[in-house]
Amino acid sequence: MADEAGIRKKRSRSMGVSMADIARIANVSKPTVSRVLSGSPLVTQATRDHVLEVARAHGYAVNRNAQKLRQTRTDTISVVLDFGSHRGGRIADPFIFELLAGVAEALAVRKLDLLLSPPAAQDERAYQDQVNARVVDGFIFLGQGERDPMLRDLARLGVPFVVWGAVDPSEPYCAVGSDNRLGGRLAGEYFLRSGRKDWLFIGDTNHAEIAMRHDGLSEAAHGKSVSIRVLRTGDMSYTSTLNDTAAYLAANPAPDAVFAFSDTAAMAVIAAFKERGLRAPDDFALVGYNNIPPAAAFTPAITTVEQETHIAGAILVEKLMQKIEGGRAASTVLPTRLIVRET
Amino acid sequence: MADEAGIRKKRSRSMGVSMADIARIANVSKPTVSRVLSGSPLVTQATRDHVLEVARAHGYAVNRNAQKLRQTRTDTISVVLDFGSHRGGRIADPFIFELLAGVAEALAVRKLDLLLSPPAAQDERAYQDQVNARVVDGFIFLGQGERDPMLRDLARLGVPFVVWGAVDPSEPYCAVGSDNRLGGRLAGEYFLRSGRKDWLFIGDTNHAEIAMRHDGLSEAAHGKSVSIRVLRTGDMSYTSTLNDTAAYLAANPAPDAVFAFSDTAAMAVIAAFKERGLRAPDDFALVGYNNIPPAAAFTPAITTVEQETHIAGAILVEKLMQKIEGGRAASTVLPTRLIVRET
DNA sequence: ACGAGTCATGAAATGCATTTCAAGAGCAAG
DNA sequence: CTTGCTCTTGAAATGCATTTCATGACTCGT
Repeated sequence: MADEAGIRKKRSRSMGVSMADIARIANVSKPTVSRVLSGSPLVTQATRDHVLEVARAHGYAVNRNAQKLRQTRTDTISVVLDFGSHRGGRIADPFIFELLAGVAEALAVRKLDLLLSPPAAQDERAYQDQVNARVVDGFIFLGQGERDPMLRDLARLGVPFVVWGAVDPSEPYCAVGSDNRLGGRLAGEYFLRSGRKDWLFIGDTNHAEIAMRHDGLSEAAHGKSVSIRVLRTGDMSYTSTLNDTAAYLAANPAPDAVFAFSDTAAMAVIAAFKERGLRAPDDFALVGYNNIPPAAAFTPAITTVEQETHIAGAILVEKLMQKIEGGRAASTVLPTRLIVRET
Repeated sequence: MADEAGIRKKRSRSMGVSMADIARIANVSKPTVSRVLSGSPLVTQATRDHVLEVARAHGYAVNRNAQKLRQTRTDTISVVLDFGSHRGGRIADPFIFELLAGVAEALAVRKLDLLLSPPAAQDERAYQDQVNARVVDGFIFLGQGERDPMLRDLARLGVPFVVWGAVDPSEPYCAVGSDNRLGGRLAGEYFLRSGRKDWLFIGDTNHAEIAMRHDGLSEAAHGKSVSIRVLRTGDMSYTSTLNDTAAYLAANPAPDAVFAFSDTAAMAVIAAFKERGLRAPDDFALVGYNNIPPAAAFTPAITTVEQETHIAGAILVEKLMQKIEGGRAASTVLPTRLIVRET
């Protein structure tokens, strides 16, 4: 009773139990409580048990903000992912999701928190501020998108980050990704093998990754009598790709080969061509990207370029930690291969 | 020169610029800097400009940990999502991704940070600790999975949270979701209309949502001479569903109607049946769930139950904020309808 | 039994920003 | 020329945990 009243009075407005409270109740000092809770070996087993008991009984948990304020690390990583914002225009691609899952897993293993953030406008200062403000220790960008120049500036500011995307050795930052140029070349060679001459590249070449795939495709076409057209879609969503492709087919002659920026996009392509009575592989060859599970089950089964994403998360996190600890981290190109199926 | 040396000395080991530093350099007091940076109207325009100038010049950003320590709010929400952990067994379903995107967007609008967390073992205390430790203000669970009893306990502890999943008015917590029972019934009625008698329900009925769909399906079958079998898949991934369904078909007679727990699963079902030479809708009817974009483009186009996810994020966030502010929040059932396509 | 060395523990300083509360400046009304 | 009021600003207290540094207790070798 008196006890309860005392506590209520003590808590007054803040209503929180602090380390000082636990220390007082357990008849020890704050440092001792701190040591117990951080697993320091400098306390007697008896003291440890007693303090833990009291802490548990009062539902006490160390205030992480005070903790982070004192220590300098935040143990939090920001994962920057652009969902897009308009209905249907969202990037709900299983591929990116899997990438995110891999990163989440790798961070969890290291007991790091994952702050999922929309991209902060094209402003490197905004990211630097996040580090200065001790919100996060560093960033993982999933897809460099069109922010390549910004990333260069960000690297110059010394902000720790890594990127999933196009690997360009001339860039001053660490990137991990598949060999996009090779991916493009493999698609092109596949088209050549099946005698296609009129290729359509679907994807936004403002994105570094996509641009490299286009380069690879062109490389394969070099010296052959092949034409390459480009359809730049509005955004990376299934719906936009479907609409844009349908509109394109309504206004232009149909190509006999299509290289799409993702398997999801490839599905949209199949749907758009189907509307006009065109089917793969009879009327056109089609190569997607990423090798998401349903691509194999689709009718027709989609030929695609595989990226080794299952290890990407762990690699990204490892490199980022190197950066955060002040080291250097080299970019890495992951294995890339063509998986030939029906299209 | 002397200036630089001074700064370097001042920074000593911590290497950070603090509000005190800015105050000193700008010749004002800490409170004034604080007021400027928080947009308080109690400062002269001249002072404001000057302080902002100094802060910008020194790349200063308010230490968020100190800030959160002082204020009581964290302005951070934890989104709990189970990715699964084994390769291929990850939940990379576009549907959940879209749900996540919606939540992320809604949180961004309110300037709240999103902490993406794997589920903390079946332990309500772990979540309560997160709130006590001022890590987050509350939780959004994406899918209640099998943790229903835990959620009940968590609600009892007074921890603010909302759930995407099955809505059960008898539960003591706030849930938002589609009308799963109705979804199940609609599928059943669709099967009846097309004269199917031997139904297979695919999904893990330990999950509250899935269980309700099964109930709805049974409801439709009530009084009719129809049999319902259940295939419980290992996890919710495409790959597992494919394998489990294939194994099931190898050991059991094929049903003439299948109700799958997701469109992604439905795709796996189509693939598994195809291996045995069976096709929808000739050999069996098939209803999926979620109406993800590619479901319409699939061959055959998948009949499915639509959930109104595009508003789910905003609703979840709004209800959670009500809870955090100490109010009550009623569960909500979102519109649900059957979209009949080829299967 | 004494100086040396361990070991457990506590007092006080520290990290950084916000929030009363009070005081000084400036101005209008009487 | 006061009195009283509004505005702007600063000093000090506060929120909470970690980290030296110091102290007291106790063990060990001789």
